[in-house]
Amino acid sequence: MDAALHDWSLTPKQAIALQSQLAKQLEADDRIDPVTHIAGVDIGFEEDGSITRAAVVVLAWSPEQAPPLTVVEQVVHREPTRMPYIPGLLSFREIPAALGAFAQLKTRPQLVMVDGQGIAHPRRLGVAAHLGLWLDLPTIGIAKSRLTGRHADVGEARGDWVPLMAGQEVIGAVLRSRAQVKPVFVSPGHRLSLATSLDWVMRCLGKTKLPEPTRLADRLASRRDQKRATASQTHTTASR
DNA sequence: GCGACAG
DNA sequence: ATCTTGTCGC
Repeated sequence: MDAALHDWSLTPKQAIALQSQLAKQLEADDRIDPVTHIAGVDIGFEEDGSITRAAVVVLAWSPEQAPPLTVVEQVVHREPTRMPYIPGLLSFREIPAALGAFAQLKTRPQLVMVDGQGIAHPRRLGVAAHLGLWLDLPTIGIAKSRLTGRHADVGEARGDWVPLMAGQEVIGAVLRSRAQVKPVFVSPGHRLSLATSLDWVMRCLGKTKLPEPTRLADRLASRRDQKRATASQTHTTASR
């Protein structure tokens, strides 16, 4: 077995305790600067998972310009994978690489959208929330599936949503971001309310199910699209 | 004790 | 997450 995959800096027990502590530091109210740039973050893997690849895309935002938004910067950062995937502890696996990518950014966004949960997490510290604390920036989690919480059925029209509940607590929303397509799970991370989080996700929605920031980060982080980009660059170069 | 379980 | 061809639809 690969020793590197077991080189944990924290035991699961320690990580869980830390999550409960960090969750107390989250701000649930809106505290966001005027938005000119929005970042999208996603993580992918190479070499059977031994390499973690973090992708960050920064888009220009203005109230006038509806999607598609303009890409102003993008970074891909690679480093050895430190932890296996354990449901509930995703942030410890993904955040180190994400921070590596952010360190290379020239632009500091006012808002960050992350592929994964915000507070819709057993201890209210999904990867989007955790990253928000590290960056001290407003973050939103947009997940493609559910980690925790219960919810009613969502309407079929774009924009329909129902609350995601943990007992009596609202921890996010199940949003029909595109008609007839499986809904996404939106939850605030740090420094944002659910209502504001939903507003921003709706505003960044293009023609697809995912908002532009995470859709583009997703593309950059995925192995297949890396090949696609490389191939088209080769074509461009060859045709000149 | 038995399932469920982001990426 | 990732391994993967074709195929249905705008």
